Amino acid sequence: MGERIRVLIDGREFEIKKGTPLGEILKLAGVDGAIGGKVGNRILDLQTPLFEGGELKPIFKGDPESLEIMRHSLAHIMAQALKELYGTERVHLGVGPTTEEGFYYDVEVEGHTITEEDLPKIEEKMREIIRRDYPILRKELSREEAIRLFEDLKERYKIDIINRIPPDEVISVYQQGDFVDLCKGPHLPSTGEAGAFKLMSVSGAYWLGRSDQPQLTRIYGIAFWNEKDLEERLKFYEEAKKRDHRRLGRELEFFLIDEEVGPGLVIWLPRGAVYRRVLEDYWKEEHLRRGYHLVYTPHVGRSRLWERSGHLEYYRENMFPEMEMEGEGYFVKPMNCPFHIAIYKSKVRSYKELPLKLAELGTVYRYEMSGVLHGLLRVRGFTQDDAHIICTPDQVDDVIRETLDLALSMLKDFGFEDFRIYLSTKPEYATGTDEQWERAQNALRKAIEELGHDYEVDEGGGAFYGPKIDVKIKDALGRFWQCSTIQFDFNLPERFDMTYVGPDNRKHRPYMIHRAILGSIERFTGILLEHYGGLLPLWLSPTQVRVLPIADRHVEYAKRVFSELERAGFRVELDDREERLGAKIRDAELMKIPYVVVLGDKEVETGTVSVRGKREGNLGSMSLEEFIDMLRRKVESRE
RNA sequence: GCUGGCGUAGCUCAGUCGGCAGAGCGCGGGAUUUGUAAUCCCGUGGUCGCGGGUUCAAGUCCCGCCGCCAGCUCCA
Repeated sequence: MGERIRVLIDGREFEIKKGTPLGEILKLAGVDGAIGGKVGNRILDLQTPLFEGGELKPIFKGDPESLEIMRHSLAHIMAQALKELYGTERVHLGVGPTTEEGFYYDVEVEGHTITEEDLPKIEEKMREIIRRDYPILRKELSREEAIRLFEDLKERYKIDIINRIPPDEVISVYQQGDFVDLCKGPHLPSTGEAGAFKLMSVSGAYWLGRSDQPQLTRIYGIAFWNEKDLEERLKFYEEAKKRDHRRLGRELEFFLIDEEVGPGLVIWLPRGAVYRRVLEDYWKEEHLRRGYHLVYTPHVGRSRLWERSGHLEYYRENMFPEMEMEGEGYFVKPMNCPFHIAIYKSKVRSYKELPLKLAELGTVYRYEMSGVLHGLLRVRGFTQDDAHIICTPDQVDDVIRETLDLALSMLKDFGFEDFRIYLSTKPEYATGTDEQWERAQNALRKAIEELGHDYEVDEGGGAFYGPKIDVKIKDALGRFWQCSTIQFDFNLPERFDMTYVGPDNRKHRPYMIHRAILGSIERFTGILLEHYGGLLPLWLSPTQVRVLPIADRHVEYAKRVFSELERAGFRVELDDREERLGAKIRDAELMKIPYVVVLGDKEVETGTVSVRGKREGNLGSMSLEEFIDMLRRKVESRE
């Protein structure tokens, strides 16, 4: 009784009674209009009593943290709406947290499956509840009271939650009108304060995220303080939809996934194949420049190989099933490592030839559950831009620095500038010695730091066989995608008894690093297509220039321009159909061809070309040489 | 794999209450000789995802399967 705590607000210190609600504290401090406060990392609402001193940052409408409070209340408002629409007894609530842009609630409605058609009705009811402007009241209950309350309400999932709350934790409920929900907050002072929202989708979600538990219906919403922000978000979704690589892949004739061929299996169409060849040629050149050896390995390997590698023990559920031939089992490869190891082991290796860098665009097949397949981004057969680096312990630092540098420089060449780097360290169960882990983790950390990048550490997040660096890239819509991974492996060198002869003329165990830069050709292509909205940089574009004669009499000149461009090394097409110019231009635009040259009487007469860029619009007439120079510059700079 | 939704021409989609399968684009033929995002006319195109069932009659209703979509789960 009478215990006091010190609270710092806007640099001023207040001494107040322990357990005073945050709202009263702010009133005492003369802070007006706040809807909550932040203490440490916790966001609290006005009704929550404060038991610990420290800095208290008031949160006002419009602060980033304020959204969290509001979205949380909207989840309750949605739950209340569901109860009013479908009957309190029939609606059982799971959890209703906030998300990065809104909120969701997992619910079960007896005797009714909620579909997207129900959403407008639910939204309407939510607006009504907002208009009613119920005060949102916080109450603390004893465990027994809480269980009794939610038993009366037939909220079996809530009771499940209560039973999971640690004994020393306070159990609180929030009430608005006659709706009560178990919740630790924070919430708005009243429902009328809620902002603009929209219910987006309905899907299934397991209770507690466990597939042995019942599946509830998850209703997603997004919410912002005002209509403008909400509209912006909705526009983002439209933009993302327009950039969907599955749609672009079909429209631009890049790839095809055919039901009859098989789900998750990608067929590259001629235009996509041209792009892919350019990409792969670039990739190979970059690797050759850095001393990699390019290798090719088979698509299948004997069962005993996968036995030895440990894949059958640890990875089998992700592999296509075994096939048998002449009494011998084979598996389609889910990874390239064992083959690269076979190459390493094909002769006695001296320390003098290390680091040995073996690279391959290796196509692997993995069983992915049918529900997770998604265009090029999640497939069952894909080509990894894979490499294995085998080196001595004291080469580790250099090797990692060089590898990370290669990864970042290649990603930059594709137009990605913004990276997030993650370092994952030793997990609880791990193979390899402490010394190995130490050395490897240091090498990874040093490489990131020397290249001047920030990174996050995922403590204990490494695989059991070694620590790793993951690189995520940020696309044009601000989304992050994981591409590169640089991963130590202390397991396979042991399993395959890989050795090298050191200067001491004795055998030593090398370090092995597994790395991919783009991740996989398929996935990276999906990301690229979405990043550029299908309008790839000139150097990657399947067709770089399309030549458009206006009338028949210009075709001859057009053919000359066409072959000169081709001779200059560009990928060119000639559109000599009997079509109007407008139609030809439109078709080229739709195929997102970077440049068209229009050739009519004027151009034939003056020996010029009239250039129109997909990005730039009509650039007017220029000589063919000028045009070629321009193209060359852009290709070289990978613009 | 799980839950829900969807599946009609190469593509995008319409098809009411169970009653003769449609449009636009594309594709083929013809006319037109064209100046920076769609020229006109004619024609072609279907196992309505697949398999059962109900019915006088099924694109439409029911069941199973396949695929796709959203999410969950999974993701050495």
